[in-house]
Amino acid sequence: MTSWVLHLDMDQFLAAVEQQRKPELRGKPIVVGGDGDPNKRGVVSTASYEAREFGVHSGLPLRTAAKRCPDCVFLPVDADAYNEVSAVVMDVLRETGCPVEVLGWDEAFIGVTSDDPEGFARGLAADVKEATGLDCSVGIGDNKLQAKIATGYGKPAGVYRLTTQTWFQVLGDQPPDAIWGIGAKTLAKLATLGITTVRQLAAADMDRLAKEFGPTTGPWLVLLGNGRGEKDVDSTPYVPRSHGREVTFQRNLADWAQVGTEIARLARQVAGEVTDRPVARVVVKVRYAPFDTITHGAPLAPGTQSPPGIPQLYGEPLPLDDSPAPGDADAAWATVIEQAAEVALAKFTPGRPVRLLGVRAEFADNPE
DNA sequence: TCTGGGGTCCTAGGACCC
DNA sequence: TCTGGGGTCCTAGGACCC
Repeated sequence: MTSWVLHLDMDQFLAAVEQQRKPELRGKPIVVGGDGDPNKRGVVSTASYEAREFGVHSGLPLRTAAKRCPDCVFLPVDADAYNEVSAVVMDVLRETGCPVEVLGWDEAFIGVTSDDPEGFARGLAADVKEATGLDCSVGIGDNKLQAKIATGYGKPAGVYRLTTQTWFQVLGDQPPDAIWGIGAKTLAKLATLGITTVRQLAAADMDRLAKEFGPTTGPWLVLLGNGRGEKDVDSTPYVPRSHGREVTFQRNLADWAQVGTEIARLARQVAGEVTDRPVARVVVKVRYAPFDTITHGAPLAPGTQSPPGIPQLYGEPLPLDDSPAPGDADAAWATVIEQAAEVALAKFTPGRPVRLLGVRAEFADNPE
C-alpha cells in the first residue's frame, strides 16, 4: 500500500450550485459575482463553462464580462448557499475516515493509503455527485503541490495523477507560474534572471535565488520547481488569524468626514463578528483612487483585548455584563474596536479620493 | 468602464535592548 | 571623532490564493 495526497476541487462551484437550484439556468452562460449587477464595481467569482466560451473568467470586472457576454445571466454571490453545499461535500470526504484538510468552499486535500488511488478518487467523485448532484475533479500526487496541480489537468469531472516520476515530463517546459504559489510578479522577476521554465527553476542556484527573493522564499521556489512539497494532510480545524470587512464604493469618497463615518461603521461590524477571541491589533486599509493601497494599524491596550465574557490575556478581566441594560458590554467592546480603528485612521493623510475602506482585527491568541 | 472581498505568509526596516 | 553587533519585536507592504 502506498500513501497519496488527493486534491478534490468542485467544478465551476458557484455557477454549478446556481444551475443546480435553478434548472432553467442549466446549459446557459452564467456569471456569479458581486451583487449580480454587471453595471457596478465588482469582479467575476465564477463563470459557468458556457460563459467561459466568451472569454469570461474569475477576476474579470463584471462590466467587462457583460460586454464580452451580453446574454450572460448575472447572479449575486450567495455565501450561505455555497457554505451549505460545501458542508455536504466535506462531510462526504470525512466519511472515508481519511484525514481531510479543507482549503476553501470547494477544495480539500485527502490523505489516502491505497494501491489504486484512481479507483479511490473516482469513488469519491461518485459519492460527491450522489450527495450534491455536482461534478468535481480529483488530482493525485506524492504531495499537496503535485495533487493540487494535477486537479487542473483532470478538469472537468476527471482524475489525473502527477508524481515526482512524471513531474518534468508534464511541467518541465511550462512557465513557472504553472506552479501553485508562483504568480505574475514572481514570474516576471524570474524572467529577468533568465528563468522561464519549470525545468530551469528546478536547476537554479538556491543561494542566488535566496539573494533575490529572501532566505525562505528563494530556496522554496527551487523546491517548487522540483515538485517538492508538504505531504502531511492536517485535518485539525483551521484557526483564523484575523477577521475583517472591507467595501469598495460605487463612487469614490471625496469627503474625509465620510471616511471616518464608514470606518466607524466597519469597525463596529467587525466587533460584532469577533465574539470569542482576544484581539491584538486593528488594521485600517485605505485604497485611494486610482488603486494604490495603504494600511495602518493600532494595538489594543492590554486589559481591553477581549470581547464580553472572554478572559483578558493580561490585566484584570472586564466584569461580565450583569447590568440592568443588557448589551452594555457589547457596546463597550464595539467602542474599543472603533477607537483603535480611529487611532489607525489618524495615521493616514486625508484628502485624496478613496475607493475602498477596510477594517481588520488581528487575533491575540494565534498559534505560533 | 479598470482592477471584489475574504484571507495567509514572508520580508524589510526601524525601535529597542544588552 | 566616532558612534559595534546581535537579537527580538513591531509595523507596513508585497505577493499570492480562493
